[in-house]
Amino acid sequence: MPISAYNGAMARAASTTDAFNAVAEPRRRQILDLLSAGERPVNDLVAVLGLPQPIVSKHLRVLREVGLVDVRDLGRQRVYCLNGRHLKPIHDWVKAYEASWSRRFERLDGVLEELTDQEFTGQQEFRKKEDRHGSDGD
Amino acid sequence: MPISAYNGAMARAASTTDAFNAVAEPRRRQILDLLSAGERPVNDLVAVLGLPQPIVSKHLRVLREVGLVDVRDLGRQRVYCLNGRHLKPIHDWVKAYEASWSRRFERLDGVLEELTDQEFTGQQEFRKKEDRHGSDGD
DNA sequence: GTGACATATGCCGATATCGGCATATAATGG
DNA sequence: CCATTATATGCCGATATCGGCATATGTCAC
Repeated sequence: MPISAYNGAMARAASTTDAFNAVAEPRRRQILDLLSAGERPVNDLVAVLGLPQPIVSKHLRVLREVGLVDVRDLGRQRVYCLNGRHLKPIHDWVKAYEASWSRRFERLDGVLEELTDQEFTGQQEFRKKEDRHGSDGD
Repeated sequence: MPISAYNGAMARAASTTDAFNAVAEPRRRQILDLLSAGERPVNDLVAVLGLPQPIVSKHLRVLREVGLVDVRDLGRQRVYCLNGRHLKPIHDWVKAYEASWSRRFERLDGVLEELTDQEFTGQQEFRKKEDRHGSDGD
């Protein structure tokens, strides 16, 4: 029995419940980008984005539920502003992979996709399962 | 006419076509995490993750289509390895928001969510739409 | 209060996602 | 060749997502 035992009951994992998902939607990112320049009322976003207002409101709702934006009532307007706090986990996660694109993998950039195991492991010819990942340690 | 003119034809934006989406799935992140320690054949991932093999293969497929992993044939095994290149756009995107959680918003950390516009703009009392985002320029 | 403005919501349909399962494909070993 | 191992795929059903539209809610102006 492996590690996590696999709870095979839910038809789907998470959804729009975390920052990762919220940000997976391009429009939502666009909204955040706009808000990063400063707070804006919905109408402003609607105008700039060129989307129907309900759509924008819905995206804002998702962003809000995830905590990526805060709202403030201003008369009959609702002013949204960025709250980058929940963006940090994402940053922390990707940052751990920084090494994989900066240097060291650089030269493999397109090469890895081209070369076959033939070319790559030409002399070794290992097909016994024992070798499969004998040297994980990078 | 605003900026993007809004193409109101598609029922959905992107999907599993970009790194943002691929990474929005927790299991997929988990797989990448495992692969960041070194390449692994599918079976290994299956064992560690405790998920049914088809599920893992499907997630790997998504990751592959987005370019986040590369595959190598090794006898009857398929060895997957991380390819962090397509993670960089994500990193670049979030990094731009770094300031929003590091300092300056730090002290507002939980406060912002608590205080209402009343408390916050107590003395100003602006409700005319002209002020709504007068000082965007941060 | 009535009406205009600003925004949020609800319902709908199309589509996409994800897991489950069976099965296809491919390579290996006897 | 056949069985086994390793992995990929296809189909299914449940559910979630997203846009479109109408409409509810709330606020301000008159």
